[in-house]
Amino acid sequence: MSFETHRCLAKHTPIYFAGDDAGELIKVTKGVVSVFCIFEDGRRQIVDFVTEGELLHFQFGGELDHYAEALTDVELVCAPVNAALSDTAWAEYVFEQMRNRLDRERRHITLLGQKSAAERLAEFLIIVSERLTTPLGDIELPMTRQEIADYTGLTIETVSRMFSRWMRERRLVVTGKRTYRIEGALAA
Amino acid sequence: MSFETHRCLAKHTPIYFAGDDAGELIKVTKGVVSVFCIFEDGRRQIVDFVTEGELLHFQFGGELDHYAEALTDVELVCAPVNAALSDTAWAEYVFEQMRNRLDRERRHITLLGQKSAAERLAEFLIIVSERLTTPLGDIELPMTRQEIADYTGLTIETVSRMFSRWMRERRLVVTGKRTYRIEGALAA
DNA sequence: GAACAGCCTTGATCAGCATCAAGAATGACC
DNA sequence: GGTCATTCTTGATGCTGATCAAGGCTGTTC
Repeated sequence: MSFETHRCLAKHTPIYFAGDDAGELIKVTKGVVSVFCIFEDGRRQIVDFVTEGELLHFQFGGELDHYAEALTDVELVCAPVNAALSDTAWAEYVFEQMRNRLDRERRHITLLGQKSAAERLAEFLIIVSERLTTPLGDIELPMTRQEIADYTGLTIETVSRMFSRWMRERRLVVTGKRTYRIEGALAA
Repeated sequence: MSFETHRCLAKHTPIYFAGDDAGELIKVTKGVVSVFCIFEDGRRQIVDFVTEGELLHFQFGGELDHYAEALTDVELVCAPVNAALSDTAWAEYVFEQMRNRLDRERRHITLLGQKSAAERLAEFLIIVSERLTTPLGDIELPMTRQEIADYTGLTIETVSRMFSRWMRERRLVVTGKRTYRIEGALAA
């Protein structure tokens, strides 16, 4: 599309801040981005890990009210809101992405509202495994323990303890630098 | 619109179940509806309280994956998905409603992920007060303590205790059968 | 390969909320 | 107005996960 622009960013680079102009839609074509909110007191809630083919936000004007940051090296395609929504293919894509995000957010809500630490992390791994797998079928976790904690509403220590336990019990196996495989039921 | 149908339901009536056909969009024109998920073990997570002018769900085909139930007497307008999305006014309305829901769900995620019981309930009251106020400006709470608990991820006892405390401290005042007024800062 | 920074792990203790339990208030129905 | 079911409140106790603290691992830089 003529109105699209491309950007490449190195890992850990901020993509936008709350308060930035929401004039363009941003699609991730490579890598993983974390989308999050920050409170006055420094607490952070990661709302989504956005992967290839997905849009970062759905604000079509005004100011952005949250943050996005590259977790890995990323490639992005940006499109001005008006041009994108006037283009049939883009508009349909945006629509579909909104539906997907609604579903993921709902799932995230149930994860946070009703589940124990073990259940949250098991569900987190399942959610990630549906979107971030190696060709061999292993789960990729490009995020740090802190980021997992900020997604699941737990602390870094609890995340670490749970992973350690599952690895000790051979329910979760490390298969590479940042890849894992689930070998048994995690829920317990 | 010719393709719209109207329904009136008494309070506590189920509107749809998970597994039902997602063939029509449903708009609330009067009353309040709770939208929720249920787990195998009976735990329930209320995802949203849907009020006048809002859509219940955004599934445009297949089977619904959650539940909806009238909290109060309600009036609904239903429209077949295809007819609605072909109609410009409806399509724009659906789009706008999806954006609103995305924002509310994100807010709900931060409420559940990062906050203490007091903070959750304070935030819950603020969210509700933005959409359910009497002409006098009081907050309407048509939902039970259990429903508030299932929305905030707390137990009914914790909700009750927090409300009692705020009422004892005159931060929250009962102004009617199901109406309240916030008199001071709740967060503490 | 030594030094350093960032990330992760593990243990000990603590606090907030859940759970368990009992009774009070509210409202519906005859 | 009395009875019953439902909802709400309040207290006592316990558990899960947070907090505090210390040390280990990994990777980078010179």
